[in-house]
Amino acid sequence: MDKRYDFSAEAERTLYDDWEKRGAFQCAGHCDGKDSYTLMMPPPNVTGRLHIGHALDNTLQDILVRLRRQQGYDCLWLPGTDHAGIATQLLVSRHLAEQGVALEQLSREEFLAHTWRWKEQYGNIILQQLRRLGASCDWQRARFTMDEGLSRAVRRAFLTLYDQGLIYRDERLVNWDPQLQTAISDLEVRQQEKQGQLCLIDYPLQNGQQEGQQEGQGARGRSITIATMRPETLFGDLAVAVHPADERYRALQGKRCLVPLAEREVAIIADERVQREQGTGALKITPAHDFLDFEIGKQHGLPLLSIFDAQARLNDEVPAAYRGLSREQARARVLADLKSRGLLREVRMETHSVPHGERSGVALEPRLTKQWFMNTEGLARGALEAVRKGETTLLPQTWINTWRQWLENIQPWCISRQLWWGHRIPVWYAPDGEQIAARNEKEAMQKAETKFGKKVALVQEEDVLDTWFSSALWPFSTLGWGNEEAREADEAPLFRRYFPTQLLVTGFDILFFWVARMVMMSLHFTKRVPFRIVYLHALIRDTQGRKMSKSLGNVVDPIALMDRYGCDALRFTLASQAVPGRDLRLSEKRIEGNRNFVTKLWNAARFLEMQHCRYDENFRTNEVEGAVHRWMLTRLHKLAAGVEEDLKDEVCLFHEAASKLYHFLWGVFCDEYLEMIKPALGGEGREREEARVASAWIFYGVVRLLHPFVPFVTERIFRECKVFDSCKGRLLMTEKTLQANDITFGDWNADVEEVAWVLGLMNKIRSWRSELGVSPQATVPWFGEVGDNTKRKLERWEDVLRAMAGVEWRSRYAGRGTALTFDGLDVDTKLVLSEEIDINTFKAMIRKKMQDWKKTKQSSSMKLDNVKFKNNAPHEIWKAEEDKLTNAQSQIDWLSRIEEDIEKILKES
RNA sequence: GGGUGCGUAGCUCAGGGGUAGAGCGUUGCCUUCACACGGCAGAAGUCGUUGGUUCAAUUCCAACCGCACCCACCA
Repeated sequence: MDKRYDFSAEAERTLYDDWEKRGAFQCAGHCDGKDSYTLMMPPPNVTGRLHIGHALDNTLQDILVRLRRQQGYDCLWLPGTDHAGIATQLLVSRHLAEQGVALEQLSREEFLAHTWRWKEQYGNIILQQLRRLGASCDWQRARFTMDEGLSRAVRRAFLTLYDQGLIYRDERLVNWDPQLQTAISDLEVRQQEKQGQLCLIDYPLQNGQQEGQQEGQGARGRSITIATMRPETLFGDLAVAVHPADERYRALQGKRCLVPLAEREVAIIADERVQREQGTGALKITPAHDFLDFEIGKQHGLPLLSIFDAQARLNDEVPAAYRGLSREQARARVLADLKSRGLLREVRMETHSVPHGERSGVALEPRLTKQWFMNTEGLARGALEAVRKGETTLLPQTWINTWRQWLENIQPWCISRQLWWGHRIPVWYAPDGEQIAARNEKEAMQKAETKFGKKVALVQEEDVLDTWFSSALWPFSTLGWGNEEAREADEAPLFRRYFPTQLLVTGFDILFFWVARMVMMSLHFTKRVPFRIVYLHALIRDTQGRKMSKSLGNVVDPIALMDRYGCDALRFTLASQAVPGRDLRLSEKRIEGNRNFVTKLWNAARFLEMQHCRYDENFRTNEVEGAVHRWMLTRLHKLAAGVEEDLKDEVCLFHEAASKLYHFLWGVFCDEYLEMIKPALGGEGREREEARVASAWIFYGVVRLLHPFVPFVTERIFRECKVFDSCKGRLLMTEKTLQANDITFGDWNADVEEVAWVLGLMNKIRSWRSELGVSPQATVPWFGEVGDNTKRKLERWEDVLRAMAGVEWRSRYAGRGTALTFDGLDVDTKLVLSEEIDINTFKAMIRKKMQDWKKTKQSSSMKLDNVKFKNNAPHEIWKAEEDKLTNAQSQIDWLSRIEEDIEKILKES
């Protein structure tokens, strides 16, 4: 083995290629006697580059899927990419613009051809990056949401929902992105806090009415004052509304006022949705440009008047002077004109939240357009029920509230987008506007012919579907559902074998966008939940706890981190930080620490190799004789059981498993076990043989348990370390994992306790040596009167104690030096310390310890004297407290004996 | 307005009704033949505040103070 572990990209790549070449990632594809286990990778955008969130997501999935394979499941981890309508179209447009091609010059077909070419060329970068991360997905099954098969599934789903009346076309207000010039769904809206001008504007009353002079704020003299943050929309005003019970405006209800600049006379209507305390209590109603106004207008039979074009510029419905102005320009002009007419009562700055497009970042405009909607109410009920009944479990379970809240208040989903890149809506229009939904043009023609009794010209809908529509089908569309036009979907062999999936791992930020919709669609089309468990991991923040964003420039590049520390270090860090329900801050220091952990593992392997430890599959744990090995096997048993439990689908405590493994390998295996067997390894005979073979067997177990977390270094060790020579040609990743019941026991309690005793004794001695400043090189003689039992134990551990604590047991001692009573545990002995020790420092130290123990003794006896404690506390607790007191007393006694020794020494000198 | 989570060592964070834990940092000692990306030993915490439940609260409950986040609304 190399002295230093090489975690370079090239070295890791060699291992990865070998796994892939040997088909270790592939599922069987059919029933092979094993249980199946399916994970669907949340498909990253084709435009994507691996960011740290992907790294977390896929590391966790990879850990699980590697472990399940080692546990003997036939695993399918299906990767793929999402066509990402808006993102991709934007990117390709920009790409084309750089080459001097304007979007307007291209036909739809030409643009799509460009985009497909772009996708072939650049769309797979993220998949390469996932390989770097060690993701062991089945690349042969990789899918893209616009693959032919998936597109068929999309059409099938659409047509079914259309026939069921759940998808329909409607003219309503939608969130319109004036830059992208498409509708977007409610979920793609981001509220942004902005400073804005709240404008109080007088709308003059008509017909010389004089009422409403009561309150100064509201109606004053010959006008009614409305408040608005959007004065430029007044051209679309078709009413003014007040609350029916509002005393200030009671007399004005049913009267009319004039919308200034627009010079339109409108009614003052009463509606309970008007809030009296907001603004002036009088609300201008612009039905085509505000969601609340739309509702109020509908109820009062007001017409709809759109005053903006697709780019949110004022259109021909407004007076000529304002036409073509942007929202911002119009606002300034309107305010100036109102002011000059004396109708602008007041302008004050206020913060309010303004809806912005998630992608474009520009302020959105509610806009009246014809769009396609999906009624999700009934489907949402199913999704609610599935989670309530536990068919699907959300982890951490706290998400159930959020889940319920959203699904109970679900709104129709706007599924059409005015884009080119995506699944074109499979609906054709006849000349009279009649809709014909069909799988393809040919079928549409036939349907039309049947319907109209003759051939008619058809035009396909221009819009495409929201990207999330196809993502919502991902768990089953990827498995062949809907692919075979003529036959039942359930006959698709992959679907039958691998659906439903076991687990979905994703970030909580797409709980509604994606997870909820997958559950809804899956229940609707397959009558089954798409996954049993949804593990929602947290967000990764920077070291200051801020969200990572391009604008802040605090985005961490996982590839760079892997270059610096190796993939395993990054993976282990992510896993050990993955605490459910809590955001994690990524610190490079921690990655560095885990790089060290990887190195430690490598060095442990080197050590075993040098000591001629060799794995032998004929080794039987229950035949082991050495106490250290028995103790170690007991610990290993506990570790295997613990890790298995932590990584159950319904548990998913990655951080717990990682921490157990970390401390086992470093703190127990290296620091305690290897140190303790060093004397045996350096010796000879049966003991040495057992140490060689037992340690190798144990190490093999540890390496397998670690593999899902740190696949590269473990595979490399398995392949290169001579310890595993007997496994030549095999892959660690396909070895069966170590399970707790692989370790069979004898009655080892006495040995286990004895090793714990030795370790405790050693720690005590080391601690005293260090505090007293005894040179680490000095071997301290140690002698005394002990019982036979203790004597046997001390003799048995003589070598270990010498090596690890630097003490040498003598049954008699007559040499020089200061002899001190040492009975930290149950060993009543004298420890000979060198003369250089400063006796006064020592004395002070003893006094301090004495005080601490006295304090403990006091608090313990107080507790024990409490009758209520005795009556109510469980017996074990009571007993433990009593032991604590006894121990404190014996420590005190011991320290007093040392004090006596010290006094004697001081007297002698 | 509705909801969720978080205040634990200098920093980043685990934990959880009965001796307070880790990593990093820090102090002392050790370049001993796996590893200085190391070893050994140590220092360091009123577990946000105040009440309540309990024999026992850092842990459970309530209120409060701070800090995030999600949904809705915003004239």
